[in-house]
Amino acid sequence: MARPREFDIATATRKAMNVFWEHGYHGASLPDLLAGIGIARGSFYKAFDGKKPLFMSVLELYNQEAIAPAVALLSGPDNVDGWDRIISLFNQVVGAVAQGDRKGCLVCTAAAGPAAYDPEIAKAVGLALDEMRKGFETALNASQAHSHMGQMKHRALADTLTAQYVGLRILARSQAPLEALERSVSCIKDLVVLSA
Amino acid sequence: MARPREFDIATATRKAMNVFWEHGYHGASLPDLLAGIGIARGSFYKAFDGKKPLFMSVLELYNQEAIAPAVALLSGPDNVDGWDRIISLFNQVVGAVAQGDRKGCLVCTAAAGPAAYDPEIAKAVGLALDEMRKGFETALNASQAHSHMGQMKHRALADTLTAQYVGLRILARSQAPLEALERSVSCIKDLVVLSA
DNA sequence: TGAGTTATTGACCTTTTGGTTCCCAATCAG
DNA sequence: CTGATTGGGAACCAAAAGGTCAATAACTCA
Repeated sequence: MARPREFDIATATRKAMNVFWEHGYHGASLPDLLAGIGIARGSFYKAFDGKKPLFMSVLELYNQEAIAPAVALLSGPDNVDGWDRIISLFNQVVGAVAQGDRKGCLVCTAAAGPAAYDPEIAKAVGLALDEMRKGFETALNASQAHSHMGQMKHRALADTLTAQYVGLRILARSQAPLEALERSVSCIKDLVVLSA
Repeated sequence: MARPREFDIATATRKAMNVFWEHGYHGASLPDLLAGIGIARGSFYKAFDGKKPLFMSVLELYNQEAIAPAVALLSGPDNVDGWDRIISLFNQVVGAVAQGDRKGCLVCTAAAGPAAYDPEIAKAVGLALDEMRKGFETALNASQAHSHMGQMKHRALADTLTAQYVGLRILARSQAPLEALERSVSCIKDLVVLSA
C-alpha cells in the first residue's frame, strides 16, 4: 500500500456541494472550491478530476441529500394526505427563505445555467427534476381532494407543480420579497379547496 | 462637430440583447458580444461602458421588447376574458419552445444567475417580474371565472402564476421535454374550470 | 483648407480562469 | 530500515476574462 488520503472524499464532496450551491457552477471558482474544501490544488485534481467531474458527483450527492428527502416527503407516510405532503414541501421551501436561506435549489440553478449548453448536466438535471415530478405524482395519487382526477390529469398537475417548484426556488435566489413567495404558496394551498 | 458613430446604438444594443439572451450574462464573453454586435473592442467601451452597464441597458430594452408586450397581452383588450389572456401568454411560451426556441426568458435566466449576488441586477429583475405579476393581476381582475375571488386572492394567484412563468421558462432553457411543458400549461388551462 | 472633435481599431495590460508538474513527506510491505 | 507508492502542496502554465490606450480616420465648422 501507500500513504492514505488525509481527507474524506465524501466529506470533501459535501463541502464542495455547499460551494456550488451558494455560487452556482460558474460562480464557483477553483480557489472558491479549494478554500471551501480545505485542500490544495494538487490534491484536488488527484482526488477529483477537475471542476466538472466534481460537479457531476456533487449533483449525485445533492440528489441524495436534498432531492431524495423531498421525494420521500412527497411519497409518504401513507397516513398523511398526499396534498398535505405537497403543501409541506412548499412550506419547507419558503420556510428556508424565511430563515435567510436564499441559496435556492442547486438543481434548479443548474437548470437555468450550464444545463442550457452542457448536455451531460442537462441530463442529470432532467433526471433529478423528473424524480421531483414523480414525487408530486405519487402524492397526488394519495390525495383525497384529487382522487376524482384521472391519471393523465395527475401527471399534468405534477408537471405544473414541478414548474412551480422551480420558479419558487429561482425567485428565492433572485432576492424576491419573502411575502411574494408566501403568497404563492398560500395560493397553492387553496388550490386543493378550489379543485376539490 | 466630429466623426459620427458608424453604428446605431439601439441596433447594437438589440444585437447584444440576443447574445445575452442566448448565452446568459456570464456565458456571453466580450468576444461573443463584439462578434454579435459587429464592432471592435475600443468602440465597445466608447459606446457602452463595459459589460455590466450594457447589460443594464439590455435589461431595459428587454423590458420594452419582451416584457411590455407580454404585460400588454395580459392587460387587454377588454373584450377578451382575463383568464384567456393568461392562457394565451402561457401558450406563447410553449409555442416558442415548440418552434425550437430554447432561449427562455432573459430576465428569468438573470434571476437564476447574477441576480443572486448583484443587487443592481436583482433590483432590475425584481421590477421586471413585478410588471409581469401586475399583468397577471390585471388579467385576473378581468376574468369571469375568478370574479368571485377577493383582491387579496387575485394578488396571491398572480404571484403563483409569476412563479409558474419563471419555472416554465427555466425548464425550457434546461432542455426539459416539450411534452412536460405542454402538460403544465394544459393543466393551468383547466385550473379555470377547477376554480370556477 | 485647416483646426478641433470624436469614432475606430488593434495592440496591450492585468487579473483570473481551469489545469499541470514536480518535489517532498508520509505511509506501508518486506 | 528500505524501497515502493501515493498524497500534498507550491510553483508554474496557457488561455481567456474584462478593460485601457495611443495612433489613425472621418466628420463639421470656421
